[in-house]
Amino acid sequence: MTEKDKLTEEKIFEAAKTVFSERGMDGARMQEIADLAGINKSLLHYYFRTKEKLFNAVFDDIARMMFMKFASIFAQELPLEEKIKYFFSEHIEFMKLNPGLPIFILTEINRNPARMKKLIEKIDYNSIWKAIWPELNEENMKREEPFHIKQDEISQIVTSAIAISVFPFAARNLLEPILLQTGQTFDKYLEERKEFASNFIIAYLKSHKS
Amino acid sequence: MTEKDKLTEEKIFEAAKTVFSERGMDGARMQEIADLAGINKSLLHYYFRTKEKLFNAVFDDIARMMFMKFASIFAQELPLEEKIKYFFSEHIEFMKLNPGLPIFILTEINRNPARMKKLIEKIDYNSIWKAIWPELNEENMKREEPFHIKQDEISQIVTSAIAISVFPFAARNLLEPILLQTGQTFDKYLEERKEFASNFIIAYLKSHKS
DNA sequence: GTCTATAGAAGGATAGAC
DNA sequence: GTCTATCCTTCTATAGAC
Repeated sequence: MTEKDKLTEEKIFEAAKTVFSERGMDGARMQEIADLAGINKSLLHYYFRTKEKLFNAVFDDIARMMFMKFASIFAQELPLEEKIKYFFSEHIEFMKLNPGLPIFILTEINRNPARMKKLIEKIDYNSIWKAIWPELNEENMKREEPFHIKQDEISQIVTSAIAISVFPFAARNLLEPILLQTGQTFDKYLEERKEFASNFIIAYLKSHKS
Repeated sequence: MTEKDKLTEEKIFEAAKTVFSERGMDGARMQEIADLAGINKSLLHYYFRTKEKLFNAVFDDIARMMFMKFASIFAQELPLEEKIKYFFSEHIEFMKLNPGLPIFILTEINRNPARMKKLIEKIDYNSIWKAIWPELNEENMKREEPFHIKQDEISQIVTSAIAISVFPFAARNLLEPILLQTGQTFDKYLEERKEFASNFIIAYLKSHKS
């Protein structure tokens, strides 16, 4: 009973995640979610009341998953260069498993900025920021040739790293046909990107050595 | 008469660009477009027949504007390092004037990949590719310390440059509140980004000198 | 070419039986 | 908890007067 409830609710939720992330809030249809879940449309309302409430539940879950992925990567205790390699390898692999995720998050944040405020307040972004900064500040000073990074640059570097990692997935349908015309595949491009992106960031950090 | 027609059609088209790029195909309402254009809703159908045809006209126009911007930047005859600086300065400035453009393009390409195929075929992407490659190949060899870039890396570098430039706008509503909490403004971040991004790319190219 | 009025379809939501 | 039937609103699209 409670077992069965949980099962139905779960099926609805999974179906909703699929449909919403493919079509977005506006493009999604309750009927399609019901069909995919293999249940009646009115059950959606029984469990989640309205389309918007269902969407919010889905959005929060997906956003939390994404932020947790970032947090778990940054939390790894590794030397900076290792961590950078680990970041791109893990993050690109993660998005290969969830390729629709970046554009979904970006689109919906854009359509409804208010949605973000709740989330930003909940997330301990400071722990992410600090997970990077101390390493540049402390570990760094023990190096033979320490990196010289101004604090303002941290946000530039971090957003660039995320951009490099996320953009290919957000722009996949633009990028893939162009790559094909030059004889490359998207998969090969992604594999090469793990190493390229790491070298890219590290090259910049090293260019700051005094 | 023809003058007046042109005016009405133009007003509709401008209004449609605004509404579609804010709300996307699915979220846009014909009524809102009509209101913004200051005309009757049925006139939309008189001039453009269906919502989809109107949307396609808008999408093609916006996409063409974007590609032309890229093309005009790459077409500049400048030494590579100057061109890189010029690219980020011009492109970021362009997007400051059209901040909703990146997420609009990315979202709609994602929702309807087929839309892209027509466009890709029309665009002479080869001229863009070649506008970069020869410079690394020819101009480059005259340098005292030429860059050593494999051809496969070109796509990695170019997509990274675009990612670095575009991502802040696509993720603005996520980025801005976080920046504010660390005492930075989005505008200041963007201004700094022009120089940062250039240095970033150049540092990588220089790291390849033998 | 522009408007009013309305058709026609789709989609979210609810009532009520089981 | 799950289904059928249906309400009601919204939206695209068209008919027809001016």
